Amino acid sequence: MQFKRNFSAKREAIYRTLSSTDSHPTAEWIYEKLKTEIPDLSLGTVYRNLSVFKESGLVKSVGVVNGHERFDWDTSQHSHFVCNCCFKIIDIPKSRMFIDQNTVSHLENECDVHIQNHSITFYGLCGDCSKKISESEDK
Amino acid sequence: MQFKRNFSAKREAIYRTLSSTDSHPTAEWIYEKLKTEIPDLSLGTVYRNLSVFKESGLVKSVGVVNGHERFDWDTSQHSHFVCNCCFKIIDIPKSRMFIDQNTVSHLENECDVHIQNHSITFYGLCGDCSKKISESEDK
DNA sequence: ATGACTGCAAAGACTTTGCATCTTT
DNA sequence: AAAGATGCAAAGTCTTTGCAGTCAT
Repeated sequence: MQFKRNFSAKREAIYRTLSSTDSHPTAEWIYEKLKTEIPDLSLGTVYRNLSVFKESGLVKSVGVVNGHERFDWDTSQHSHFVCNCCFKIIDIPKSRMFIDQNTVSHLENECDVHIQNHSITFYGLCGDCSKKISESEDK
Repeated sequence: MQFKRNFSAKREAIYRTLSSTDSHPTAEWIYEKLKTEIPDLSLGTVYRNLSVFKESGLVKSVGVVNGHERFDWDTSQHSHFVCNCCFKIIDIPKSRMFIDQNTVSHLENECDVHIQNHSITFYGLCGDCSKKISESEDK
C-alpha cells in the first residue's frame, strides 16, 4: 500500500502503535494504548482501520488466539510461536525457512489448489510460563 | 481418551458425525447434519461435546476460519489448505512432513520456549474456486 | 461542497453458561 | 440417590455497522 496523502491522524496513530511493538497486539490493546494520547478515540475506529490495513496488505493477521484476533505489522514471511498459557506471541527468526517455493509448487499440483501463502505456528509454553509452572510444581 | 462407558448416545452421534467427514466442519454443521436424526438435539450440546472432545484430545481444532471454529477428528500431525474463497479445508497428505523433531529442538533452544505442537496452514484458492474465478473473468 | 473518517451505540455472529430436567447406573 | 448429560434461553465476548456529525481538501 502506498501511504495515501489523507492518512488521517488517528489512522496514522493506530499504525504507529501497532508497528512500535512486537507483541502482535489485539485491537483492544492498541485502543487502550492510545486512549491517553487520543482520548476521543473509539474502539470501532481501531477495528475499522485495522481492517483497512489488512485489506491493503499493510498489516497481517496472525490469526485468532484465545478468541482475539492478533495483528502483525511485519508482513514478511515468518513463523510464530504462541504460548498456550499467557498467549504471548513470539516471532520465529526469519532465518528459519521451513517451506520453499519448490515445495509449494509440488503441493499445488498434488492437491489441485492455488497457494497464495502459508502460515506456520508453533504452540507450547514460553520461557516465563515454563518457569512459573515448574516453580509451582516444586511446592 | 478412553471411551468412557457412559458415552451418551448424543455424544456418540456427535463424534460419529464429525469422524465421518473430511470437511473439517463447524459446530453448526454437525448440528444441522444431526437434526433430522436427533430432532431434540441442541446446538449447545454440540458445542459442549466438542469442548469435551478437544480437552480430552479426541479431536483437534483446525483453528478459526472466517469466524467459525473448525474441527478435525484426525489428530495426527498433518497440514491443511484453506480456500480463501469458499473456506473449504483440505488435508495435506501426511507424507508431507515439513518440520522434524530435530528442528523443533533447535527452535526451542533458539527461542527459549517449550514447543508442544505446531500447525501449518496453506491459504489460497481451491480447484473449484480457481475455475469459477477464471471463468467469470473470461466474460 | 465532496469525499473520507469517526464516535457512538446498536446490532451481529459465534460460543459459553446457568439452571431445571432428564438419564443412566 | 448421585453423577453426568442435555434443552433452552440468556448472557458473554469480540467485531461489525448504520448514521449523523466532523475533518480535510
